[in-house]
Amino acid sequence: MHERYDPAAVEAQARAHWEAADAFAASEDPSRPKYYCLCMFPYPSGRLHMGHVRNYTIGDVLSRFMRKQGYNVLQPMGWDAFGLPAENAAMANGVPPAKWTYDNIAYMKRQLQSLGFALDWKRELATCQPEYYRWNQWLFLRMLEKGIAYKKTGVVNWDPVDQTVLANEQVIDGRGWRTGAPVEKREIPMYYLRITDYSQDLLDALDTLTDWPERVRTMQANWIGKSEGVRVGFPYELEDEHHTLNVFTTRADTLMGVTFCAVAAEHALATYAARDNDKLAAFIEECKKGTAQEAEMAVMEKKGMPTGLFVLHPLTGQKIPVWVGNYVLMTYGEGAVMGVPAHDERDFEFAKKYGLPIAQVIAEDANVYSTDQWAEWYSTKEGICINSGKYDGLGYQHAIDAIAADLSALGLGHKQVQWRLRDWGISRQRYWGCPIPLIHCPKCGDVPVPDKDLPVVLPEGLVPDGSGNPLGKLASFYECKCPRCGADARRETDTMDTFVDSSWYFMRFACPDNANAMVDERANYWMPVDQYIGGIEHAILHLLYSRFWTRVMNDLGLVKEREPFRRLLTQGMVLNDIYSRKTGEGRIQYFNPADVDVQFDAKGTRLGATLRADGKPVEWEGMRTMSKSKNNGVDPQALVGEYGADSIRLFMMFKAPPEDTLEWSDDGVEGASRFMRKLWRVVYEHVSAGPLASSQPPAASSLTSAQRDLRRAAHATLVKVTDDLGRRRIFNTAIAAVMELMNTLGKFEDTTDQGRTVVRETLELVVQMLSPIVPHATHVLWETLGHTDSLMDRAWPKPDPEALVQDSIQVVVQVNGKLRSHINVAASADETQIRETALADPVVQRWMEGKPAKKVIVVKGKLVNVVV
RNA sequence: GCCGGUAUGGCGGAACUGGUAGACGCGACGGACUCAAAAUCCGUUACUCGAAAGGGUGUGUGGGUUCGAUUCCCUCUACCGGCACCA
Repeated sequence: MHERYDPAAVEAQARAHWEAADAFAASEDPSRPKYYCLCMFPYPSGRLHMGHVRNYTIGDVLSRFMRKQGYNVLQPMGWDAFGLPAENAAMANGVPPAKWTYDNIAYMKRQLQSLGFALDWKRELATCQPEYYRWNQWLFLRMLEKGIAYKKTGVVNWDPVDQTVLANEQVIDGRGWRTGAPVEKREIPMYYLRITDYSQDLLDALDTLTDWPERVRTMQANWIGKSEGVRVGFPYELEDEHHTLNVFTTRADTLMGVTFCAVAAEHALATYAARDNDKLAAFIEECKKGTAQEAEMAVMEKKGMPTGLFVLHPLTGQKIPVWVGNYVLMTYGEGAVMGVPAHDERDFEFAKKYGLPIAQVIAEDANVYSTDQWAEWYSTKEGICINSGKYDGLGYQHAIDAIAADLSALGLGHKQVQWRLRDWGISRQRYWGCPIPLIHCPKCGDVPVPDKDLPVVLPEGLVPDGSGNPLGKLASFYECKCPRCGADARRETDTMDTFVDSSWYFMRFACPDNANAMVDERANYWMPVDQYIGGIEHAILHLLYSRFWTRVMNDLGLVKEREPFRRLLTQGMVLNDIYSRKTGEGRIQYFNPADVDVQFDAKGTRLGATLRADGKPVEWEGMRTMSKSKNNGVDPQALVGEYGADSIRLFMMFKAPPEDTLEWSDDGVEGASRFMRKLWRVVYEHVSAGPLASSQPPAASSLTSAQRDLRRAAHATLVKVTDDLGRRRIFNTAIAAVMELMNTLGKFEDTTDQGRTVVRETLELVVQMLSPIVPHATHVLWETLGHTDSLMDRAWPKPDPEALVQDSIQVVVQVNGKLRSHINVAASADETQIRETALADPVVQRWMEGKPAKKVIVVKGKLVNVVV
C-alpha cells in the first residue's frame, strides 16, 4: 500500500478486478430476489454533463447497496439516440446524424466506464439501431390493427421560408430560429395513439404507485385532468336545419348567467360565419397564425369578434350571440365555451372589453356584487343561485343536478366527464427518427408495411439542411410498391416522436439480443423496474407515455406487468455560478466559473469576482442549470482526471439530498478529495503500525469506557447509514454520519492492542459503509485491511446490539417551552423518575421561581417540558 | 396564466413521526509544523447584550393551531420545474 492516496492507480486496480471477474453481468436467477435499478438513459449529446453523473451515481449507489443486501441486481445502460440535436449538429458541421451519434456514444461510454458504474454493458442498446426500432414499428402496426393508432390532422409550427415544420424550441418569440420569419400554424395529417382510452386506468393506478413522489402523482393526475361537468347544447337554425352548439362546463349552476358563447377559430361555426365576412375571416386567420403552445396561449391578450350568429339559451330560449375567441382551444371539449362573465374571471375580462352584458346569478352571504371590478368570491362554489328562476336558492351541486336533469329532459345536455389529456400525436416531419411503417397507395390508401418487411430501415448517410425532411427528397426511400396491389406507391416519410423510443426501452434491456420478438420471458423476470431514477422534468410526459405503452403491451399479452416503475426517485438539477460582463456593443459575454476568482471579506461574505486572465471584475448573476449558453458547465472528465471518480461521486452524493437542486462548487470537490486522502491515511497508519496480537474481538466487559464509546459510535453510525441508504434513500446524511465517526476516531488515542482492535473494527465498518459510494478506494482499502474476498460481494454488515447499549441518557428540560437545563437519567428510567429528576434540578427550580408546575410533559428519552 | 415544488448562518445543507435549530462540509479568521510554501493538524465561527456567569432574538412575509412549530393550517412574496414537436 502506498502512503499517498493515488486515485488514478487505485481506480485502475479496482476496475481491473471487476473487469476480470465480469462483476456487473446480470443473469436471471429465480432463486434470489431480483432488483432492477434503472437510470433514465442519456441522449448522446457528445459528453456527459454533471446531471448525468449525478443521476448515475445515485443509481450506482443504490445498485451496489442492494447487491450487498443479497439481491440479484440488474443495472443496464443504453442510448436515447434519435432526436433533434443530431440534425442540428449535422447542419452545423455537415456530418450525418448517424456518424455524430455513434461517435458520441463511443466517447460517452468511455466516460461512464471511467466513473466506475456497475453497469451490465452486455445489454447496451441504442434506439437508433434497426434491431431496436423495428419493434417500435411492429407495435405501431399492432396498435393500428387494434384501432389504438389512427390518423387525423394536427397543428404544427410552420416556417414559411424554410418550408419546414419547427419544434417548439425552434420557435423564438413567434419566429423561426434560423430564418426569423413569423411562424404559422398549419394543419397536416398525423398519426395519433389513443392514450385517452386509458385515461381512467392511468388515473386510478396512480393510487397504487405509493413509492412515487407525491408531487409526480399529483402532476400526472392534473395532467390527465378528469373533470365532471355538464354538456350543454345551445340550439340554432342554419339554412333551415336544426343544430346545437355543444359546450362543456363544470359550472352548469351558472347556466342562467350565460350572455355569450365563444368558439375556437377552427370551429365549423366560425368558418361558416366568415364566408361573407372579410373582417371575421381576417381575424380567424390571425388566430390561426398565433402560437400553438399552451403557455403562450395562457398569457396572451384575450381577443374576440362577433360572428353575427346567435344560438338559443337551452332553458330560456333567449338569443345568445356567438363570438370567435382566440383563447378557445379546439383541442379541449368541442371547441366552444359558454360565457358567464359574472362568475368566470376570463369571461369577465372579455365582457368588459367588448361591452357584453354581465348577469349575476350566484350570491354569497353579505358580499355585494359589482360589475366594476372582479373579486375572488365571484367564482365561488359556496354560494346560492339567484336570478335563475326555478333554480333560485339552490347550492352548487343541487343546481347542477337540477339543471342537468332539465337539460336531459329537453334532449339538450347531460352530465359528462371531460378529460384534459389528449391523444398522443407521434408523427414528426424529421429525418433522425424511427420511420413510421406505412405506405400510401393511390388506390388502397394507407397500407401497413407487412411484418416480414420490417424494419423499415432509416438510411443513415443523409445530412439535413434545415429545409424539410431529407427523406422526402430521397426517391430511393419513398418510392415503393403497394404491398396490397403492387401499384407504385409512396412510403411515409414522417418519423416517430422520440418519446416512443423511450416508452419501452426498459423492457428491452431484459432481452436486447432477441431478434425474433420484442420482449420475451426474461422481461417478466426483471420487470417491473424496482427503482427508476431520473430528472423531475420527466415527471409527466415520459413517465405517462411509458405507463401507457406498457399497458398496451400488457393488453397484447406481451408482458405481465401493467405498471413499469415500482419506485421512482426524481433527482434535482445541477447548477453552477454564472459570471458575465457587458461588452462595448451592449452584448453579454459569459465566463466559465473555473476562470474566475471570488473575493470574500473577513466574515466570508462574497464581495465580488474577477476574471483571472485580466484581474478585472465580472458580474455574478446567480446560479442556474449548467448550459453552453451561460458558459457555466463543468467537464466531468477533467475532474475525474484531477481528483479521481471516487471524489466526484462522494461530492455529488454529499452536497445535497438527491431530490434537491445541487449547486456545483470546486471547493466542495476539494473537500471530498480531502476526506478521501484522510481516510486513506488513517487506514495506512493503522496498518503500518503492525498486525494485531489477536484477531478475536475483546470481551465487552474488558473494554475501557473510551473503547466502549467508540464501538457504540461505530455501530450507531452503521444503524443510521443503513437506514439512510435503505429506507430514506438520502445519502448526504449518511456520508455526514461517517465523517462524524471519522472525527470521533481521530480523537481516540488508545494505542494498546485492545484499543487498536476497536479501531480496526471501526475502520472496517467505515470502509464497508462507504463502499457503494466510493467503490474503487474502498475495494483497495478492504484488501489493505487484510481481506481476500471482494468487497463488492460481501454482505452488508450488521450492527452489534451489545455495542449499542447505553447506561444513561441525556434529557433536555424546558420551562415554559424554553430550553433551560440538561439532566442525566438511567436508560431504564420510567416517566415518573424522569419527571422527578427534572423537577429536582436546581436550574429548573430557579426558572420555576417557586411557582407550582401546572403541567409536565415528558417525552421519553428526549425531553421534559415544565409549564408553570 | 395553469399545475407542481422550494425558501434555515457568509455558503451548501442537518434536524426522519410536532420535542435541544444550525450535525456534516465549504468559506473565513487565529494558531502549530516549515527557511518558505504546499499538504496536514488544532481552535473559533447565527445575530445580539455582557468582563464573565448568563440572558435576549432567530428557520422568506404576516397570521393561526399547540405545553411546544423549521415541521401542521391559512395569507402574501421571491425563485425553480412542466405545459403536449428539447430530451
